[in-house]
Amino acid sequence: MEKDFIKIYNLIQELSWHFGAHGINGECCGDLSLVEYMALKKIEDSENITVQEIGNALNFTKSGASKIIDRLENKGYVTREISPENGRVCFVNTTAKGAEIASEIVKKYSAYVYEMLKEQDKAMVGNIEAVLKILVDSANGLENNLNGKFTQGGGKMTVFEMNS
Amino acid sequence: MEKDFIKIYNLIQELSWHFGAHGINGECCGDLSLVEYMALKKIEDSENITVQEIGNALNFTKSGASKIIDRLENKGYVTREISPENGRVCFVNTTAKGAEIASEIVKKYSAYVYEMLKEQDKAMVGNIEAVLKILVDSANGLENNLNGKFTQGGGKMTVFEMNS
DNA sequence: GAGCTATAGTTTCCAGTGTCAACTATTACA
DNA sequence: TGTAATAGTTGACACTGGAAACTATAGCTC
Repeated sequence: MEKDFIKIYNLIQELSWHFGAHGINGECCGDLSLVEYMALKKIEDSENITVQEIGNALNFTKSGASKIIDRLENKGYVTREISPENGRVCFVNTTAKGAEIASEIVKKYSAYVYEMLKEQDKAMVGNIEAVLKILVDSANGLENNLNGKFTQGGGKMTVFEMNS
Repeated sequence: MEKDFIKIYNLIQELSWHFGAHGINGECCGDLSLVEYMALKKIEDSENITVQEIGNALNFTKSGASKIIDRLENKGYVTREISPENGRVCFVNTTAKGAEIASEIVKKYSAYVYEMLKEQDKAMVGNIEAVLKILVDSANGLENNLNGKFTQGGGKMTVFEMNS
């Protein structure tokens, strides 16, 4: 049983590398880095998201998030707008150009995924989607742990125990 | 059908972010960055791997690979050794310390994966593993395309076509 | 074997990136 | 009104990986 989880972890890590910043060959798409692209996606998904929230969602400090938004703004993909309710807060939203480039990147990589999986039958495609959903949901469920006792646990190696 | 692949892509991207350099909170484990860890894994998996081969495997230039190995060597996790057959070639191998830290990291994240999936029954765990294997294998199968016509295709957005 | 070319690796210079700490500006509250 | 808290920005800094130049070895041709 334990070995299964090691295998699963190694597979996830390899897949993640493939779709990560270096697996995609350093550049994500056009003039966007992977980090910028992920921020753009996040901004597109949530209306009037704040700088802080983007930082929290992507695991950046607020100053890091601010600079990522700087770059996206300079490229014309997002806008900053001071909240009418609270003058300290800054709403970030995508421009039409930003939404378009994001959708192009999604299209490009979806076509890549199609190429990966085109030999699978319809049932398996559904199964793959279901499995990924389980993985993503459960990873999001542990996010608090990951940022709390897990990663910042003072360098401790093993926090979770497998009692298999 | 097309929508399925978009969903699958988005799920993969989210999972990859979670297990990528920023999802794991900037630090991978102890004194290793994700890049260093992946290189260490690769070195451990293949005896007498060369600097160039590490670079190719992880999508780095040879100068980049050389520096990553520098860091691993300075930390005492790998050794360089000139090939007896060819004085230009440099064999890289893990030290006992390097192998140990790599295995500790694997253990740590496998426990994390266990925590993610502990509510799944045995059949589903097997299914998850099978699905990930399909994804990793098919991604590796397209690797040449990804580095060839796909990513370096001169900025073209869509190279693969979905004819669904 | 001298000389040219190819190959493996290293090093130098450089640009990009994210963090920390200090700062501005606004809000909340006593 | 004054103090603390909050959101965001900025500047200095360290780290990282790439491009190009460089060293050193190997292979090949004459």
